[in-house]
Amino acid sequence: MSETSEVRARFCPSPTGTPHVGLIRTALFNWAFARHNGGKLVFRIEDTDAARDSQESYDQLLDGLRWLGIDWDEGPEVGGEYGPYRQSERREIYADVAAKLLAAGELYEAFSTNEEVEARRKAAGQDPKLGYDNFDRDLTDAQRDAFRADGRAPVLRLKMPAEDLAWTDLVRGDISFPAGTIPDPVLVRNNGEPLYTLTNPVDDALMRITHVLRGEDLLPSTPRQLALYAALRRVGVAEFTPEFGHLPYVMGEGNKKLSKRDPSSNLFLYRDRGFIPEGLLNYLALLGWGIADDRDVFSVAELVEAFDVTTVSANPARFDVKKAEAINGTHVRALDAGDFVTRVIPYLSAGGVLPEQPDDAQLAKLAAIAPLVQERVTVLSESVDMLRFLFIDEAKFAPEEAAATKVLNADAEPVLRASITALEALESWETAAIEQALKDALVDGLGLKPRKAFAPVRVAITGRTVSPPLYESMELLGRETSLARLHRAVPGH
RNA sequence: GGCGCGUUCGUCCAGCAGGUACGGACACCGGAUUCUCACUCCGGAGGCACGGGUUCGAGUCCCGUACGCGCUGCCA
Repeated sequence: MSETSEVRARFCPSPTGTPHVGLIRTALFNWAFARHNGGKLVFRIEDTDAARDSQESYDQLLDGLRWLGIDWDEGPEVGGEYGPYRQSERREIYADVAAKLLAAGELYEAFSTNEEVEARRKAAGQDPKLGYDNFDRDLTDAQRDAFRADGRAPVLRLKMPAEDLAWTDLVRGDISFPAGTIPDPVLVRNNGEPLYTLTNPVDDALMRITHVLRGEDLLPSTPRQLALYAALRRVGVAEFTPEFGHLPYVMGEGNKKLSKRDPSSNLFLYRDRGFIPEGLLNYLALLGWGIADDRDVFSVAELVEAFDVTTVSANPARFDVKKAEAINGTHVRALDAGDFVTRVIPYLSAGGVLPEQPDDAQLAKLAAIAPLVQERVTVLSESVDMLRFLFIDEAKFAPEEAAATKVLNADAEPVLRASITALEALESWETAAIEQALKDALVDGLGLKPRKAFAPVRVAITGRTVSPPLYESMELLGRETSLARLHRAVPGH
């Protein structure tokens, strides 16, 4: 590419299955690369495999990207001058390009079946795993006619050059494949359908893509793409060959590439658990890249500012949920209080704690306690169990069984009775007054250690052994409800 | 089998042009704070896959081995 042309990166998934985190990491790096360089991100859908592609998957792709704020300059729903951006709508283009390449002698018709290739390999004493033997390159017209007369339809293969294919990978440096190690690839099926081997480079060329950043599984396909690009340039379809960068895998537990089937790879699992885009994006960026040697929490804006694909690591990264949660928690705590409330409401609704449209009283309570919850969760959905006690119908309230068994035993009775006595005498139902009254009654009065003293009260009030701070919780719950719960918790009642 | 990529604490990222004790983060362990949990703070344990070579000196360069992964499709 020339020095003056703008950067054009692309993200081109196949709509097969639910978007997974490795795919999103690739999208993120392409996006950050484009944004950092003031270029464009092209979003293209590679739906040439009708058997596996689905509209549902397509919708999920857009949904996931939009949720995360990864936007595109050209692609589905936004258009662009090089559209259409769904390969299923570009059939004529591929047919046209294939015809050009065939006419120019870059492609040739091949009739060999796999069985025939294998037989020839064996007959020559070669390993059949070597693949196609380029046999049909030299077919005569008469031979081709004979195959056709026999009812055979040819695939179209690309003539690979007899030279080493090398490039400087943006992530891995110089890479070279020896001449003759890559058989002529099929670009068009014998039913006329174009394959990925054709459509991907053709679209990249037509869409003027300057930088191809993709998963390392595609690295071995780069030589044949380089060869196709050279052919495309010779027939005037491509003006330049893009640069390539192969991103490391995102691995799951063990040593396996995170696959679409692995439930822990599902992007929406993280959304449902209450990862926020800031946190998930930050963590994903850490998979193969770092912003500085002593820092790993950063904003999307900082990512864009600093991103450099040549500093991406070449080795596979394992997805560590614990670290992802830690990073997410940091971003959750950094939210301003109102923003946190807005974001947590859908989770509380889904968890049955609040209606989808909370009323003013509920909103006020939530706003009051939200800061105390915000600093205690790593993912938003944790708020559900933490806040249930505050919004639940009183008739349905009951301490969790395990907590009750453990804490609301005979020893708890004097504690609860003393608490009730002290609290009933309170004039002002406020955090400070509640704290003072309980401390006087339990710590000074009964001589209990604080952590011992407050456990029964906590379980009686919140139903759990772990909760937001107790006095604040009681103030928000209200005097009447709080006292009622304490009464009910007294053993024998 | 062939080709390719990779290999620094359990995990992720630093350590980019070789030079005193390999740094940070998450996780883990211990402690401080504390009404629980969390946050915060302090401390700890833990690593250059192996073998050669180059060099006064190698995690850093070269070669080999091992291991892992990928590709080797009329999937993408």
